Amino acid sequence: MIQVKFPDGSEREFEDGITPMAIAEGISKSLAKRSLVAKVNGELWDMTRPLEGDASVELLSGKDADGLEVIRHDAAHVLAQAVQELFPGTQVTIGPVIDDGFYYDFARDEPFSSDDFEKIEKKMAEIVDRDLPINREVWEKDAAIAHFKKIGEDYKAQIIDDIIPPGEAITLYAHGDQWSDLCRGPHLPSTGRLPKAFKLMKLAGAYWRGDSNNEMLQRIYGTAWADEKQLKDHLTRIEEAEKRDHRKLGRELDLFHMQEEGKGMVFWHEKGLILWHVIEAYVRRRLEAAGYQEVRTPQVLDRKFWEQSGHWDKYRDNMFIAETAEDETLSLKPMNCPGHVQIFKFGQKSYRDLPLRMAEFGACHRYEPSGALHGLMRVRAFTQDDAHIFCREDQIEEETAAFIKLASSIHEDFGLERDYIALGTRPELRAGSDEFWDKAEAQMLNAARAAGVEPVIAEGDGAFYAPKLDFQVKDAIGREWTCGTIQLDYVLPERLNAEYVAEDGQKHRPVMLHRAVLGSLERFIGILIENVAGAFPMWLSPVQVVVATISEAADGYAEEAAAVLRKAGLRVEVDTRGEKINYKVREHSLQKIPVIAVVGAKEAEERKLALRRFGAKDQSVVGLDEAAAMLADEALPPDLKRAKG
RNA sequence: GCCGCCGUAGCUCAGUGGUAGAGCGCGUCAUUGGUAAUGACGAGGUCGUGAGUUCAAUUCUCACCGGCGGCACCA
Repeated sequence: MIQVKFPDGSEREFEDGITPMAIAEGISKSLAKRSLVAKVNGELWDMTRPLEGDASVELLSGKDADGLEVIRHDAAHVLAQAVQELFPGTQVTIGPVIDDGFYYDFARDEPFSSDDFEKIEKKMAEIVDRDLPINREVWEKDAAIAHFKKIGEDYKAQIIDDIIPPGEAITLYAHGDQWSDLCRGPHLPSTGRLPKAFKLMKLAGAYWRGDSNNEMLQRIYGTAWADEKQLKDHLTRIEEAEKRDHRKLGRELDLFHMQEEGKGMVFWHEKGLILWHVIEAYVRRRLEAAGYQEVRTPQVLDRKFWEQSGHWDKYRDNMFIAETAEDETLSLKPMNCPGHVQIFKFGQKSYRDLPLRMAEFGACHRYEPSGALHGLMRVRAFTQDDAHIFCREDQIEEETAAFIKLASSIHEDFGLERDYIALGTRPELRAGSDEFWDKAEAQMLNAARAAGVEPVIAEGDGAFYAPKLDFQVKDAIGREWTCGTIQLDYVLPERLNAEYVAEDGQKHRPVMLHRAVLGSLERFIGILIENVAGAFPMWLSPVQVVVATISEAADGYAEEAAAVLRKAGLRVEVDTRGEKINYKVREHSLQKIPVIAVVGAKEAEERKLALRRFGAKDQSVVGLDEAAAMLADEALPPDLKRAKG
C-alpha cells in the first residue's frame, strides 16, 4: 500500500501501482474527465502512469497552466501524426510548446503550403476522434536509436544519440499502435482528450538545431487551448494586435513611410518628426538634470579609426563602407562609443572629471541582414539615445544604480510598465578571465540591488567583453520589449587608450558604461505607437487640438481661437472645410486627435469652445482663455508637470 | 542571408491567356449642415522589374527587386 497526500492536506491509502487516473475515478467521474495530467511530488506525471511509492498528488485540468501546456504538447504530437499520415516520408524532428501554442519541425523535400492546413487540421480532428490511448514506454538508449533508424527517423535517432547520456533510459509516447514519438512527456491519457480548440497558424523555415549552417526544416506553428472560447479570444487578441501595428498606424496617421530604395530607412513625415522632437527634447531635459553632457560626433570616419577601435575586425560585415575618389576607405558609424572616447581623450582628464557622462542622439548605420528588417523595430539607420559614462571602477555600482532609476522613471513617463531587468552573464565566447567575470557580474548585480531591483539572470546573454543589464518593459497588451540597456566595458578604453590622472598623479584607465534608455528613437516610437494604439497622450500627440467649424460663420473665430491656443503652447490645426460637423468629428476621431474643439455661431458669440475628448462622446463648453490654460497644462510633458508641482 | 507566401489605382481588395474593376480617398461643383461618412460629376493603373513561352501575357514559366511570417543574426 502507498500513502497519497492531496493538495487539501488529506491523505489516503492506495494499492501499489495505482495511477492518478484510477485515483481520480475513485473520487468522481467528473474529476476524472476533467483531469488531464497529474503532479506527483511536484513533478508532472501522466494520468496513466503508476505511482512509484508514497506521494503527494495533484490533479490538473486545462485551467491550470501545466494542464494547458500538456494540451499544447499533445496538439504538437497529433499534428505530427496527422502530417505523417498525410505526407508519408516526412520525418519528424522536434515539437515543443511555446507561448500560446506549439510548433513542430518537419523534414520533407516538398514544401508544405498553408493550403494544406485545412486538410491537416481535419486529419488532426480525426485522430482526436479515434481517441487513441497514449502510452508511455521506457526504452533503452541503443534500442531506441536502432528503432528510429529502422523506421527512417534519422533526426530522432540523432537527437537521442546527442542528448541522452549513455545508460539513461528514455521515453517514447505512443498513440495506440499507430504512431509514436520520442518525448519526455507527460501527455494526455488519450488523443480524445485533446480539446478541438486548436488551429494551425503559419508556416516557416527553421534551421535544424537552430544553426544556420544546418539544413532548413519546415516548421508548422499552431495554437491550442482548453476550449473553443479561449481559442476564439486568442484569435481576437491577434486581430487587436494587428490593428495596433505601427507600420499600419504610421501610414494612417501620416507619421512616416519607408520605400524600397531605402530598405530599413525611414522617411519621417511632419507629424512623425514632431513626435520625435518631443521625445528627444524630453529625454534631453532628463539627461541634463541627471548630469550628462551632450555631444555630437562625425557620421563618417576613416577605416583606420575603425581598425583601431576593433570594429573593422569584428563588425565589418555590418558596416556601410564608402570609397572616395582619393582612394580613402570610410565607414558610416555603426556605434557612437569610439567617437565619444575621442572627446574624452581630447585634453587631459582628471579624476575630478569622473564620472563623466557623455550623451549623444547618435545616428548610426548598420547593415542588417534583409530578413531582419521590420518596420521601425529593426532598421538600418537609426538614432540611439546613447551615452557613455566614463568612471572609476569603484563608481560603477553607483552609476549603474542611478541609471536604473533614471531609465525606470523615463519608461514610466511613457506609460511603459517595467516587467523585469535581465542580467546578461558571461557568454561562451568571451574575453577576460573567470575572475574578471565573477567581479563584473557581481558589480552589476549589486548595482541592480542598490536600485531596489532583483534582476532575472539571463545565462550567457552578456556582451563578449562584459555583462549587461537589459530592461524588459511591457506594453498595454502585455507584449514585452527590450528597452534600455547598460553594459560594462573595460576593453574599449584600453584599446583606444583612454586615461585620466588620478589622485596619485599617475595615469589610470577609466571604465566605460554604455547605456541607452529608449534604445533607438525609431524603435521606441514603434513601441510607443503600438502601446497607445496610435492614440498618443496629449503631451506626445503631433496634433493636440483641432478646431473644427460648424459653418462658415465661425471661420474667423476659429482662427482666432487657434491663435490663442497656439500662444499657450499647443499644437493646433484648424478645419474650416465645407463639410458637416459629423464628418469632421469622424475624421479627426479616426486620426485619434486628443481634443476636438467645435465652434459654431454660438461659441463664436460667447468666445467659448465645445471640447470633445478622444474616445468620449460628450462635450464640455469652456471659455476660450480657460480652455487654453487648461489644455496647455494637460499638454505639459511629465517632467515639466512635476517641476510645476 | 535562409525557408515559405505575397506584389493590380494613394489605401483596402476583386478579376481575366485577347492591355482591368469596386469601395474609401483625391479633384470640381452644389450644399452652411450642432458632435463618427451630404450629394452629383470627374481624374487616376506600363497590373513590382526584366526575360522566356505564345498570334497575343497583368494572367503561364524563370530570374531579380520589394513586402509579409518565421529561422538565423542583433557586436
